[in-house]
Amino acid sequence: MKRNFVTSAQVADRAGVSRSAVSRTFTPGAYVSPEVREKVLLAAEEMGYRINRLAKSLLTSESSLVAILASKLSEPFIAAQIDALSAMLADRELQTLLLNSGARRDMAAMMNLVLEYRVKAVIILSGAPSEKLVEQCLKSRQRTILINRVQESGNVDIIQTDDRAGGRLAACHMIERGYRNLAVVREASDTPSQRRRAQGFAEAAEEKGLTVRHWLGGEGGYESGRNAARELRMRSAVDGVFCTTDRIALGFLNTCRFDLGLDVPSEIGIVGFDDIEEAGWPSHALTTIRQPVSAIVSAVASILESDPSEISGHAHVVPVELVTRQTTRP
Amino acid sequence: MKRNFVTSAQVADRAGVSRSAVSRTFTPGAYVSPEVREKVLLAAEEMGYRINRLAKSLLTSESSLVAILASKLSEPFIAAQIDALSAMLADRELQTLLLNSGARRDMAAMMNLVLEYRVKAVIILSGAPSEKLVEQCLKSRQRTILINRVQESGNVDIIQTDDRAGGRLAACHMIERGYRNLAVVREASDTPSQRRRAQGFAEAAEEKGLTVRHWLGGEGGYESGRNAARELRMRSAVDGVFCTTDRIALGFLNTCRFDLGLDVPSEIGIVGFDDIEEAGWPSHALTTIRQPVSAIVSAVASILESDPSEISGHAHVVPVELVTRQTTRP
DNA sequence: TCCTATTGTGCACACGAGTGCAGATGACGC
DNA sequence: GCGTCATCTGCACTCGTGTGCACAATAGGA
Repeated sequence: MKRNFVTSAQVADRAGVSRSAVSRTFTPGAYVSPEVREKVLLAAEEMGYRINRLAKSLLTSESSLVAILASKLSEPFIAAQIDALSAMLADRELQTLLLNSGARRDMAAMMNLVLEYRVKAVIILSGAPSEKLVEQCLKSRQRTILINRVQESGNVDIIQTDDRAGGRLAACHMIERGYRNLAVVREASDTPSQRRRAQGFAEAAEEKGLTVRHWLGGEGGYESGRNAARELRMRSAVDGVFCTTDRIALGFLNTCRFDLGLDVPSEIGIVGFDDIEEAGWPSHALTTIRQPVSAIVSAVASILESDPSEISGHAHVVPVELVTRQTTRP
Repeated sequence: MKRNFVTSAQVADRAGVSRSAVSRTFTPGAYVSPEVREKVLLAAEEMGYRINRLAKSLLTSESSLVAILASKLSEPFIAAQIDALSAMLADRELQTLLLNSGARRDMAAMMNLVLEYRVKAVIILSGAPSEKLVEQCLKSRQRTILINRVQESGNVDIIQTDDRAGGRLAACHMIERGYRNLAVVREASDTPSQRRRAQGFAEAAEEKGLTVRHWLGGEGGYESGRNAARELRMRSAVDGVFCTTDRIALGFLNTCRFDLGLDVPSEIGIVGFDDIEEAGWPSHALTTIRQPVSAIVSAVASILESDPSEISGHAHVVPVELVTRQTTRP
């Protein structure tokens, strides 16, 4: 497996100069005479020379790698975040080390890897890691950015959408549109942010004197929504449902419409959370709480640009917004 | 930005042994006496020592990084591939370097990066790179795996779904179900694999004496589908449409149903390609050509495991399959 | 007791690059 | 012609790790 890459020494030989000259040619700011530079560039071109970034960052102890840790990469909202984040990183000349923590893979091992690669920072997307791992990061003075995850033990940068406000918005909207038998549905893989959304919803509803039924279960967003729809409708006369994720909501919506033959929004109203692309399609036209990816990404960017020594530890809050479509009564 | 990580020398000091002993403790296969191993592990634990993978792979010149190069990361079929690929890599103790080549980013610069990181292999997902770049890879003896991209200049590993067969399948199916005024729709960012699908479709239709209208344009899959639906229907009496991508097909479908008020499948039939999750939802129930991600991934796996010296250069063909749902007449 | 076999450890070098410092080279002025 | 300065280049050290080789230590046998 040992491929022979071209080294700066080989280029130096060919160009008839010293290795230092080669190094300086490729180091912005360092000085070389135009003639030497010319010779070096020519030789490098001919031999297909490329700097070895491993060696470079070993020496300068500066890595341009940023790790993104996530599970369920193919869920639209996660995929959208990864897309936007990696684009933002690329614009800043940083590279993305993607760690898929899905399924049975060992999270501890993944984190070890992050540390072994001496990455500049780790971005942990919602739903992924255990508390112990985050502590491990901190212990190794690894810069850590959490998205939509609470973490009590300080010194981590946290970006959080305003989940409670989102839940409250959903509740107010449904009540205003005349729904009275409310329920909230979330996945079995119960993340803190889903819990906060549910709390916000229940809170606001109870302030108006309504009680809220809770449903929890299923495997994966869409399937959870399907199961919830079947079971909730069987047992009760729920007429307004808040799903803590658009994918749950879409599962719920489709099952209501196509399996149970219910009319949405007249017989039952549905509100989701995230505003993924599919929610806006006319085949769904889901009323939902928008969580802007761009705001999350720019928060990450500003953290990366801030001074790493002053670890803020205070949370950036991303605002949410109600998007009214056609799964709630006009 | 210079963080001080713990080095093996520091651990050795603390444990009162030589640096070699530390190295051997963490190298499987190397021998150390149990007592020394114990001491080293203890010291390492206390100090939070982690191997520096950069230094290690510099020395052994073996990288455990595999780069994935793709654009439009958030499109479901791309996201699904990235998810599955990164999971497969993780199972093999390899890491994923994700390069987002979307938008205006400079592909040449991206490829340079790949080469600078001395990755074990590059996986290029459909639609991404120009021919020159691939040649550049080859010149640097970089192992390159192309997915759904043709490349004449040999020595690359190619994985290709059987696009033509897929197109033919779609055509036969539509003709069998009684559609006669056929059209094929593809995106403006016209990838080779989309072109092959269209060719297969047109071929099969013409063999049965039918002519096929071609439509090409739009920006992004879903939007292309929407535009196509509006324009095609305006100008002609097309009644059977093959979209070279599920996302195009879904845009087409939704526009037919909700904007033009057409009944699918009785007035117009639609067939897609890929079989993304959303295609199977009852809100769409799209008839489509399935392209199994699992087959693609295991082909990549087998290439990675094969001997790198015998660069096969011969293409792996991934079979396709018709999935009949409700956007074509029964 | 002495020799040999065995076992474990440490020294030193290598990987590929950046950079401080000294020294070479050339130009220029007196 | 000689001294001074500016300009460039090369030597040698450094980063953190793996590993061949030589050597120390210990045990075992004659």
